[in-house]
Amino acid sequence: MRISKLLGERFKERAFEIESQNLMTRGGYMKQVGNGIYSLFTPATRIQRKIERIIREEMDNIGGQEVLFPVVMPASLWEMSGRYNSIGSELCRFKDRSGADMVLGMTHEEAAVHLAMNVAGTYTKYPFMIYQIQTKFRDEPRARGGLIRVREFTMKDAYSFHTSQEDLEQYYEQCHKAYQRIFARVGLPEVISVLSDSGMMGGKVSHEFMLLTDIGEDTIVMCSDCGFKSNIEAAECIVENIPDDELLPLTKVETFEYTTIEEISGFLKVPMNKTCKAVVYQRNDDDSYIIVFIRGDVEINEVKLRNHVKGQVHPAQNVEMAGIVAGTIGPVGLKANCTVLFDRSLKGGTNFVCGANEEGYHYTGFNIERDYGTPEYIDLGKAIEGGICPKCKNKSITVSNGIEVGNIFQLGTKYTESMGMTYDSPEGDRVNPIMGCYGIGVGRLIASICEAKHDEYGPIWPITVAPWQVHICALRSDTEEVKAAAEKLYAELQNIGIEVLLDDRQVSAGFMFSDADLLGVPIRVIISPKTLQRGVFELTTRDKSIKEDIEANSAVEHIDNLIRKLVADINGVADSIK
RNA sequence: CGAGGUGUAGCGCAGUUUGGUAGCGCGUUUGGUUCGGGACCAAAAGGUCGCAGGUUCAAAUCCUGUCACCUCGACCA
Repeated sequence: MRISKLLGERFKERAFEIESQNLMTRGGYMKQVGNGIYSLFTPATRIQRKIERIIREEMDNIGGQEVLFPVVMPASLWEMSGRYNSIGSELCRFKDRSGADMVLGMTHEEAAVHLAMNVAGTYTKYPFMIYQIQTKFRDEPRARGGLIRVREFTMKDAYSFHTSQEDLEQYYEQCHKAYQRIFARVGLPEVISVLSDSGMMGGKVSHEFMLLTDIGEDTIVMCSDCGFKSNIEAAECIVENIPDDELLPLTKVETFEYTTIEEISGFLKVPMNKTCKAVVYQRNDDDSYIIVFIRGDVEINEVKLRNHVKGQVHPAQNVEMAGIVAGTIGPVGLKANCTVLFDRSLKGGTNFVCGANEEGYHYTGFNIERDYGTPEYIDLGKAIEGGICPKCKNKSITVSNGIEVGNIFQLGTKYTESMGMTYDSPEGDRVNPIMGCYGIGVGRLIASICEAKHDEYGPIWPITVAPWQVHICALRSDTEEVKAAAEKLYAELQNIGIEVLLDDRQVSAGFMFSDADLLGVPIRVIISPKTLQRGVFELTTRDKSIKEDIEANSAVEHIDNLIRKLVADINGVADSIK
């Protein structure tokens, strides 16, 4: 490819907060079409194609069969699984010309079961895995961050079908390893897998693959002692309460206009972990109220709350209507008609400060068993920094941010049962197959690589995914010698299958180098009147680890060897995965 | 869905308060000089001012409606 013909404008100005979005916009990789909807230019599609190729190889390697599901599906298919009604407005619904309800695919469990159900009716077909790489549309309420969180995106999704839980678990492990290999091969061996909540997908065991970075929208809990890792949504919250020797009497104190835990804690000079706060939610279906009492320094994990009350909830709007005094809610003397839950973070604690259900007053010396009774303690909190690890029980929990680039689920029979998919077992019974499903966000992975591998000038694409392998900068290509040498090298490299980008424009050196930095090609060859005088080309790598002169007449061989070495370095990491 | 903001040339913006010839920078085109980290000189092209309606002799500017995008929140495999 010649840059003089390459579409996509590169420019200097910073445009966004998130660096991958910034660099990929500045580098002419993509162009926004609408909110959370992008077109990709050639540099991006070339990266995407390479990532897809790696994914295909690894999926095929664990027995996958590539298929293709439709983007548009009739609503009736989604009614079979019950998700047409259970999923909110992120599922894009519309009518076709005959008035039939249709949906845009946001995930393809229904399509996978539909595809397999009439062609896998006997146990001899099992196990099998089908996968596709295709466009998904999720009408996210708020897209942001360039390709990290979009509404339309390319995803690899795979679905496996099994005749026993043991077989699913064994395949799940294989897929886990294939995922690690994929991330290593695209240059992100640092991606980790964490336990996750399975949410709307159903099923029990699931993992998410996370790239740890401050801009990540997911929160990850890790144990620095035993290696326990989990999405905070799925992590048990265990905190320590050291009881005081003496139980203080329950005493009402005036707290004036102070209502938040920070204010009360500061005013009464009590640490946050000696306070009991109330958080009010409402159920989405009937607007009934739920009050959760939780230790002041612990946040509510809404995923756990939803799971506990078996329904959608949202933070309460008009608390006064329920007979609650906002800001001074406490368990003692609470006269509200609503569900009251106690988080486990309060268990074993003594002498808490809590609201007195009266404007301007709180209690000190609140002891739950003595002053309220013994509630059922439920785990509804978010794990906190320094909390207790659910696995090794040490106080070594750390909290970080991460981008979810992939996930794997043990689905069970949720879809095969609801959609009536069965196979004949050796005993002649009709049985629902057990499913697993496995996703990777391809576009998000591109942005994640950029996020993890860049400097102040642009992306540093790993050679396995780089849009081109070699970038030739022909400085002063108005001189015949430079032009001839650059064209010769360009042709010779392409003749042996190397992907080359040739900057054949007559622009200043600085302009060329800046564009080259933004395009992030791993190997750069500079040809100029100066280098030609010495019979050499200058070779540098985008990561700045190599800067050397190479003999012009052996340049092709030299470059070919370097590419092989760079590829081998990355694949070596993937091959070392056990 | 809630709060705030912005729509004017390919990109970034001024002009709107107080209605009266459509502006600036970058980029683009042409010619020339330069040229190893975003060069310089000269000339030129390029806009139904988001859209619809209204007020007015006259609307980018005032009024009404509407759409899109951005930020924060809610939400989210």
